Amino acid sequence: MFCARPGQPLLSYPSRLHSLAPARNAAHTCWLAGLLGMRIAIEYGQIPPLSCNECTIARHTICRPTTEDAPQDVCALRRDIITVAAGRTFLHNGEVPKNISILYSGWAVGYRQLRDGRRQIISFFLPGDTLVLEALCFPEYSIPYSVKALTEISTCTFKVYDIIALAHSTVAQRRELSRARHRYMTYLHERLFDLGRRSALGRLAQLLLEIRHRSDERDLVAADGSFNFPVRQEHLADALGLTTAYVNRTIAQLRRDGIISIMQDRVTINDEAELRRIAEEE
Amino acid sequence: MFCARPGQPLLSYPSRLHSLAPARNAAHTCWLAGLLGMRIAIEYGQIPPLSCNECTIARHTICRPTTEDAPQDVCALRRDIITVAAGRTFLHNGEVPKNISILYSGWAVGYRQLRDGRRQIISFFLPGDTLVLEALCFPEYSIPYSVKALTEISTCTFKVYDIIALAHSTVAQRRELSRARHRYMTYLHERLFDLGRRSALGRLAQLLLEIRHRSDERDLVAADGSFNFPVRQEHLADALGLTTAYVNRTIAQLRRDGIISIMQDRVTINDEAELRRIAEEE
DNA sequence: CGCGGCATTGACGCTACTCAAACTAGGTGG
DNA sequence: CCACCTAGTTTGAGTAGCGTCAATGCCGCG
Repeated sequence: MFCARPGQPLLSYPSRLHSLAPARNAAHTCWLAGLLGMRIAIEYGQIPPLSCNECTIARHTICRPTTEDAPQDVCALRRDIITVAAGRTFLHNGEVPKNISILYSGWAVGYRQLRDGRRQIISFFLPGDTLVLEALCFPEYSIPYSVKALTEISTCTFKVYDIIALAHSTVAQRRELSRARHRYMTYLHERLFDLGRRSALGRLAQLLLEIRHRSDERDLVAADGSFNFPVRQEHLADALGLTTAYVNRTIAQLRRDGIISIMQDRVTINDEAELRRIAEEE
Repeated sequence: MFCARPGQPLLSYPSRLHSLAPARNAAHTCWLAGLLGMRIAIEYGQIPPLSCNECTIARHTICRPTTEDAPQDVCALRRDIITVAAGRTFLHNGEVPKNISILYSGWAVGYRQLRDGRRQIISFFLPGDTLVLEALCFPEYSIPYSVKALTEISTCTFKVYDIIALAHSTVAQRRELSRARHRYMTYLHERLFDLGRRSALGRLAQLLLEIRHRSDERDLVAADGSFNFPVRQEHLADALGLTTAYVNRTIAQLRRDGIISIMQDRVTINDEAELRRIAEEE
């Protein structure tokens, strides 16, 4: 489905970027960020640089060791740069993907959905994340969730077996892969606990702390402590096992108590200690 | 913690079985089963045979390919046979285990727990399961949950790196490992959906169907369709994210409608179609 | 100006929790 | 054989947390 060109590796930009839908507004980024003069590492719609050398997110990806030692080896394997319009589901539960992408800009979500409409979001994907780690670990099996672009996204795309080879090419790479796998595994166990044993407030606090932590790792937290959060309350509900109405009330509570502020796709944690307490105790 | 003998592989039974606590009643098995003359493949407290050749559960373990082609290779690696008394937690969240066990008889659970007592059961372990698959996949990391024996259990125990080597020794073994890992991954995703988006009734139905399926695979379902289920309502509650009182009422409902019967650690699914409908729709 | 996508709010109801008491079956000791 | 104990199940009454449904508001956009 990623219309990857079967020919040579991508050594120069394709004449026309592969795109799953025309971007209505390629510069759609956080106006507030611009207004406040904040430095946002990577804006939506921004496409990755030609060389992995210049990629600011490279060291937060599964390819980190190679991009440090021999970035050209990663570039040589890249088959495509793909942009996907916000809202589009571009990987479907049950498919066996032939390509694996590394998210460069924008956010995505992994989710499972039933015919009757019930939906559970498994995970949010931020720049640097691998889509889909499962495909890298189990290339012969179909993926266990669908993936939808939350904002416009752009990705570097590889053939599954190319990136598997890369991920196993050196000791450092194997360790990196193991780290990513283990991290995701731990994440799943924690989510399980959240959904089973925490209240709405606790789950929300847990999620916000996790997202801020992951943003922080990737230098995506602005100097004022705020971070990009292009997530509708509907998505929060589907991630936390709640309804939008109740998510709204829960957010309202955290906001009323001055613990967080949310405006225009940006979140700031004002009282981290208290948020952590809530995440632990509720 | 598994007091494995560092010396030679276990070619004969140790003079005294390593035991984490004396079994009060080594023959504690389902009296009802005996009464009804049912064949139970493996009873609690039964210890594995000396040779993997004669092991009835071997072909449902991670070692299947090797036990088919060269069972002596598995035996040669076994360092210990261990029994653990019911109720004992013998692997602790955060430890880096040096040994990996394959459950031969009895049931165990993997769980996470908070200081305040909240507990979430991640998974039930049946005969043939690996304790702990995470340790096999990520030997350098600590395990993400604790493991407690639900009944008296007995296990075949290996050194982590021995069984890792075994699990990667042949193409068939690598495939088997991949299958087990993928299966567990899929399981986690499904549990996540259950806890986030299904009602108490739906979750319970889902769990019962899953357990029966796994029991069936291992020939643990009796001729009359019943299967062993040594799980207290408290464990069900911790697995399903509910309270014991509500689990009780939910069971009562399924029972009242004639969909399942539970007596003395045995469950029978009387109306599978209806149970599946509930599992799907609720 | 009207429209579409979200966020917010209110009224109301159900699902599941809390706490506590009663009950059951086995196991134990006299 | 009975009295008692323990672990687990069952039940009731009251309640809180979260869901449902529907209306309203807000804002950017065409």
